[in-house]
Amino acid sequence: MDDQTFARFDARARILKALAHPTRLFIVEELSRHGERCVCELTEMIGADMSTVSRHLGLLRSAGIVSDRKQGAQVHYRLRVPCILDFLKCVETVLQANAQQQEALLG
Amino acid sequence: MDDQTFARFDARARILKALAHPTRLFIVEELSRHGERCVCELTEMIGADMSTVSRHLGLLRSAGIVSDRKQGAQVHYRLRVPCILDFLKCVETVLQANAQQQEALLG
DNA sequence: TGGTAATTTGCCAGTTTAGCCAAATCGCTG
DNA sequence: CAGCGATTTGGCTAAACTGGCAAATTACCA
Repeated sequence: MDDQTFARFDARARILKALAHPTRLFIVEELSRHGERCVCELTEMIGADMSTVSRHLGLLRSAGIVSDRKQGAQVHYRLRVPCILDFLKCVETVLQANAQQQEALLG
Repeated sequence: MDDQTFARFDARARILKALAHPTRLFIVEELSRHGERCVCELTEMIGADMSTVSRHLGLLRSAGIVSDRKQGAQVHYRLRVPCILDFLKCVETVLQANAQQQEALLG
């Protein structure tokens, strides 16, 4: 694999890596449902330290998945790319396929 | 976030984590194009140690993304879930959005 | 049965990630 | 400007991920 090809796949991998965490997936789903949330709301829902949630949000932002809007002392985040959801439907499909295989194996 | 909710998102995160690596994305794309490949072919294309490629394939398999078929001493892998590709189209969309924003910032 | 090619697994060292606390910022308001 | 709430960042430790080498396994063939 030459450098250019690697760069192509590495860029994609970085996006996926940004999504590959339960807390960040929760954030993505919540933003897709509610449209916009501030850090404090998400922190409340997630139940982790606010600094941790802020870091997750920063990671999603630097991957280009969410954008932020400051409103006074608060920062509101929203999804930047709507197709993320189709995206997650496919993950769902994989999960279902896995479950079916499990059933088949168990008999 | 209660335990059950966490489990839901964690299962999805595990799928995404399995895809979140340049070599594994390369494998997924190659399998989507060619249908089936053995470890030695993929190793040749990727240019890493065969043990490394084998590990990546094992990871994709245990996530339910690929399945394998033994044929003599060779093991052939194939995609198990076709929608993975739509999936990656969305990643592409994110990348394009990022690129456009970059241009806007520079311009 | 011995030899060879294809694949997987054990092991190790280097790198990255996650999460918490504490400290620093930022934006208001008195 | 001091104080307060919201958010981010620095620092640290524990855990997870990577990749290569060597050893073990597996399938086939002479």
